[in-house]
Amino acid sequence: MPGKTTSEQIVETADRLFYEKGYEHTSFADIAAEVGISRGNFYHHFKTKDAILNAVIDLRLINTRAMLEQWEQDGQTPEDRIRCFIRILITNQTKIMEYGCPVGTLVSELAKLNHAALADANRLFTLFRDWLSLQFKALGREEDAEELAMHLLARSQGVATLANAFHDETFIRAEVDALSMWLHERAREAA
Amino acid sequence: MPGKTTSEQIVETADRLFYEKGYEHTSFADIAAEVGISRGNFYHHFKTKDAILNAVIDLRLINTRAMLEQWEQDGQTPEDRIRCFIRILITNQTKIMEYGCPVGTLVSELAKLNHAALADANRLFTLFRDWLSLQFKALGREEDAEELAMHLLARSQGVATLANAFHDETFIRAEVDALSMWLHERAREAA
DNA sequence: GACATATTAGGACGGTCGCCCTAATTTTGA
DNA sequence: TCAAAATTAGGGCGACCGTCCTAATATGTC
Repeated sequence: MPGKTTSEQIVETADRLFYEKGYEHTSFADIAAEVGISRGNFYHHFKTKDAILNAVIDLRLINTRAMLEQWEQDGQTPEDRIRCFIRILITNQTKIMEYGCPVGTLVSELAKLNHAALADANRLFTLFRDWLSLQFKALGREEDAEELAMHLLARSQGVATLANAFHDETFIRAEVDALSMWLHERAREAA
Repeated sequence: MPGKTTSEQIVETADRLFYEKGYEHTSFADIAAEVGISRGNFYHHFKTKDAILNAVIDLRLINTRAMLEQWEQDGQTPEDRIRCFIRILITNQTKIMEYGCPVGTLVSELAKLNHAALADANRLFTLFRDWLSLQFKALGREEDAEELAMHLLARSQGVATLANAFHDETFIRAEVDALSMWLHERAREAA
């Protein structure tokens, strides 16, 4: 990774490995090996594994906020913007089928580990929820915006989980289409 | 646990701990301590950790089959029976909010670990899917029974994941109600 | 050029892991 | 009744874990 500091490389590699192998199953040695540094050097940048996890969560929050802002520019209508969210399931299809949803699987794992960073990881979920809620409000669903946001979030999570379990591309397409129709219907009701 | 063999106690304790703490995060020592036996004794019953996992998966398959059969007796119509499935989200509310769905979280973890038992664990999903598919067929939805089954499975997974993340009881109720209405609509269309 | 700081490598620490062995005890059954 | 089998306890093995230390090198900074 050219033009990146060692710390950045560590966090980005940890981000990927935590997603692909899980937090607990990823060791200092794994990350150090992939970055190409010694474990001693590693310790200089991050004192504990928890510190890396926090950095990874912060990075994901930053990247997610950037993505949401991008969608606000891409999508002209709130409906378009929400559709951007739905389409992640297609965009990230391959990775989702292999590793599930990065947010959902991390939160699940941290919940089982009783890990202190669980609350931080959950901010990824609330970030999506609040953004979706905002879009639904802009769509004219002031009353039930948050419920709609939670519903959409849940549907996406479910699709990701089953896509991971069944490796079924057709299923993803069908559910994405159903979600698009559901969204359009909610928009139509509001108008 | 009176009237249970040591092997049974081990498998049942492992079943619970794998659910609550995750497979990897549960050690031989954890299980042995909860059962109240030594690690040496443990080894006599199960040579490897994989063997325990296989036994746990087998137990879950057996328990699930028993539950499905029970539902076939409880529910008089296919719609009633599918509603039994939906209602697990209410029945197991507390545990789901704390640990997520036992099937979904196990499959997710094994997928990340690249564990050989992943295919076996997935049989839990296919068991539910096939049973639901059968019920939808009995409901008169021969054409799209499997899609409906997958859809319902996904919705349940999503609800479980978000219930675990947000600890929101109201959300579960709302989604269960929505699922019930969705089911009723599918039944109505068939009739 | 000299000195402080930042970065790096490599190894060692205590602890826990899954796994395995042996020996004692209990249970079984011919 | 008594030997075989099943069950149990307890300890130990090598490997890996997160963590930490020291020493060497690189990078400024005056």
